[in-house]
Amino acid sequence: MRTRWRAGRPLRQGHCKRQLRVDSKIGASRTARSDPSFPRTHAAAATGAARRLWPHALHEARQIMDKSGEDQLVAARRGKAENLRSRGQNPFANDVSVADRSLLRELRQSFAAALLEPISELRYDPVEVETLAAGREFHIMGRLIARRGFGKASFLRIRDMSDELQVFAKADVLGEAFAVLEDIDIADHVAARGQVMVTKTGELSLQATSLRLLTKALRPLPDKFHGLTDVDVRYRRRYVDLVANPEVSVALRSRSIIVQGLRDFLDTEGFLEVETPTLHPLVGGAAARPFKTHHNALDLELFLRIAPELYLKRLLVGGLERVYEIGRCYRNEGLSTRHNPEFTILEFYQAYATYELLMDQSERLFRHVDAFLERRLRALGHGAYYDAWLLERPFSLAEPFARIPMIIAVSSALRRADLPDELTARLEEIAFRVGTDGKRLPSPADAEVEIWQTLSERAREIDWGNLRRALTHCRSEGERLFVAYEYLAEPFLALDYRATLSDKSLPVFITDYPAEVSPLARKKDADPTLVDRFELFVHGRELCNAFSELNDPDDQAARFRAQLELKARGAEETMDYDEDYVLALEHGMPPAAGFGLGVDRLVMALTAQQSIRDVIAFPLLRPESA
RNA sequence: GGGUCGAUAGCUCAGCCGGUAGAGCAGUGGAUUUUUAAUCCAUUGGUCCAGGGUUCGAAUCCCUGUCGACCCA
Repeated sequence: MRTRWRAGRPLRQGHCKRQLRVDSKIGASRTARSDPSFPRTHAAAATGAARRLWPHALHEARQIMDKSGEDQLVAARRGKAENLRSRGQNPFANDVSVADRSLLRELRQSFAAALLEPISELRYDPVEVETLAAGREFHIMGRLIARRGFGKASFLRIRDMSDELQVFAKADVLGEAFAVLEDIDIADHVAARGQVMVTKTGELSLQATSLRLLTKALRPLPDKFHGLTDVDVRYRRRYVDLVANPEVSVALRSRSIIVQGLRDFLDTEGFLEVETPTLHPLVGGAAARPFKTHHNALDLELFLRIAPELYLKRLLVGGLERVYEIGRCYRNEGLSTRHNPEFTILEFYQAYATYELLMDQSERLFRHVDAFLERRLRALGHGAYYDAWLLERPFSLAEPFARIPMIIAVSSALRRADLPDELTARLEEIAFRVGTDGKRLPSPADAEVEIWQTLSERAREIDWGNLRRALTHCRSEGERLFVAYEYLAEPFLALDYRATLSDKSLPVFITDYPAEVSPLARKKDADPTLVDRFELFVHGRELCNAFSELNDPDDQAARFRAQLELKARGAEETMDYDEDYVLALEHGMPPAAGFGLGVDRLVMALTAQQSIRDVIAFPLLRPESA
């Protein structure tokens, strides 16, 4: 048939065929536009004539021309919806009562006693099920996700929020109602009543005594076996992704559970959940570029918050000794598998605590949330997902986390790379020399760095070029230490700190950050060039940032001034001077420690998802061009 | 921002040296009252991402753009 078209049959034949199809059930299926034997000029001429003579013929011509493959599928479903209407049934009904509805998981659980080994195969003992089912009618609702027609019988797979179940529809049981199957498609929402039975192959099924379409889906679902794999379409049409890829909904459900787990932990520890502004008149609380917005009535430039920190600490001043907030923050940065411009942060602040205490607390928090997740997923019947994720996780929470001061992390990383210890003392020399024209100049360190690069496999993997470039911009010892840590130690944390009980990496607290890169943290009593701070890295990824809070208003004012100097020198990710915050500190903030956690990244880690987009329902995407 | 790869039917994918488009699933018609990605027969469905160029001829080669993935920054 196709080859005949391709061979360029005479137009007349094509027209006849087309004419016939207009009256067929689906309507015109071959389009002028897609028909190679139907030149555009003919279509245009036909349309032009129709416009002048018969407006309704124009409409028809448009209909024929507009039927692409997708339109055909939609048209077929619309046709079925019309069939239902003509029989007095609403294809978008809402007169549904859930009073006697059974969630599929509950239904399945009430027959759990009839499960045969191995349980994973979900085969049931028919005699047991018959006993358990005696006289009980069930009412279920959900989306039809698969069907296998079998003449005067049909196997329907129904999914609701909790589980899936097979519905066995037989003509001799349903009687006339069996005919509704003709107008029901995969993807429709349906309700079914009937008794629970077991099919020949041992599958628990609802033998339908009534079957009703609740909502007609006008568009089909993706391939039943391959699902939807196009990453772009998955994120853009998340509603389809969620139906086609069940693990997506488990990941999003896990996100909700993890957030609940965080709240559960903090509530138990006596924290008060608060909400602070997301519209900020100043940029503060973190080093990041903000989104700008504008308030009309006040004619005020505002920033979407990059962190809630400074507001939460004002509450400490006000006497709320333990507060936390879980909320959205916005940072004007690029997109990657680890970054979404809006993300969820947990911050908590605790009076009369130190960052050391927070390390213990962090470990407890992680284990609490993980156990919470496991418990809730198992209760929901998703234990297999948890087990798979646990295996996939490259890290282990089972052992005490490593605690390494930054300077030690750097020197031990040097040792592991067979690099000389003196390297840390010579960071300033290693930095690129730059001439007045901004171009790189040769430096006596070049030859030496070249030798260092060859000292070991590990030394080769270090990004020397960017290390040296970053060092060039450093203005202090502290910044240099931080850069050295970022390039020499941080990329290798997962490699260097390993669990002893398993072949996994160990989470690492890196402690004692340089004061210059920590404008809100308290200086160490023993060494004022460092601060009482840690970041927690789980398999090399930064998940937490915490410190003993700086509550000396004069020191804080000095740190803000330093930020202004940085900004004046061209730095983009700096904080504004927050006068009111200093004023708050002047009223006395109790000694305290504060903690921040990237919730999205925590969800990624616990659910073994590779991309932050997999744990965000609607990640930011570049708009599709028209 | 740079590099590599990708975009073909509603979905998943083939398409070689340039000769004008294919499969499976879904859909439609038919057979089938215990299927498990059911099976069997028939069949519909295409702006080959967009625009430009080379060519007698482009899904295919070249350029530009759009969107995405991965790696680097």
